[in-house]
Amino acid sequence: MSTPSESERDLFERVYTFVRSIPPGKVVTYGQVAGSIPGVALTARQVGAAMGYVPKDVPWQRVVGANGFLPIAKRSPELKLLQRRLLAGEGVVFVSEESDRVDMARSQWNYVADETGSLFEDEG
DNA sequence: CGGCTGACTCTGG
DNA sequence: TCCAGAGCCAGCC
Repeated sequence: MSTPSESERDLFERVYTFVRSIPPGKVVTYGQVAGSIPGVALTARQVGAAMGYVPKDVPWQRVVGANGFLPIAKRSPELKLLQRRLLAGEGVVFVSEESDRVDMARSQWNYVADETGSLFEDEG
């Protein structure tokens, strides 16, 4: 497994497009991404698969697990550390120095999408 | 068609 | 709070 299959690429691109729209300092969950691709029914697992082949210009660190934990931690402690560092660098707050959970109440991206798939931040 | 595999999520102990 | 188990579903042998 080193490259996404032909059938996956289209779907993955949609996921990447959405992820690129997440503002710095904010995060979304896999399930949130899955439910935010217009016209396509995705599962959180598929989003995870897409993240496995994420291009360099996609802020993958802004996608976290439900509850703010970092699913990559189970597979790669190194990547977990990198993700934590990247997020901290853009101001994302963690529950504690010892914890690897993002403070979702403070950093989760709240948004609304229109029919065209365009996203708008919903800060109140 | 059957079995395996997840950068997931939820529930229960 | 942490850990296991089960459900999930598309994609790939």
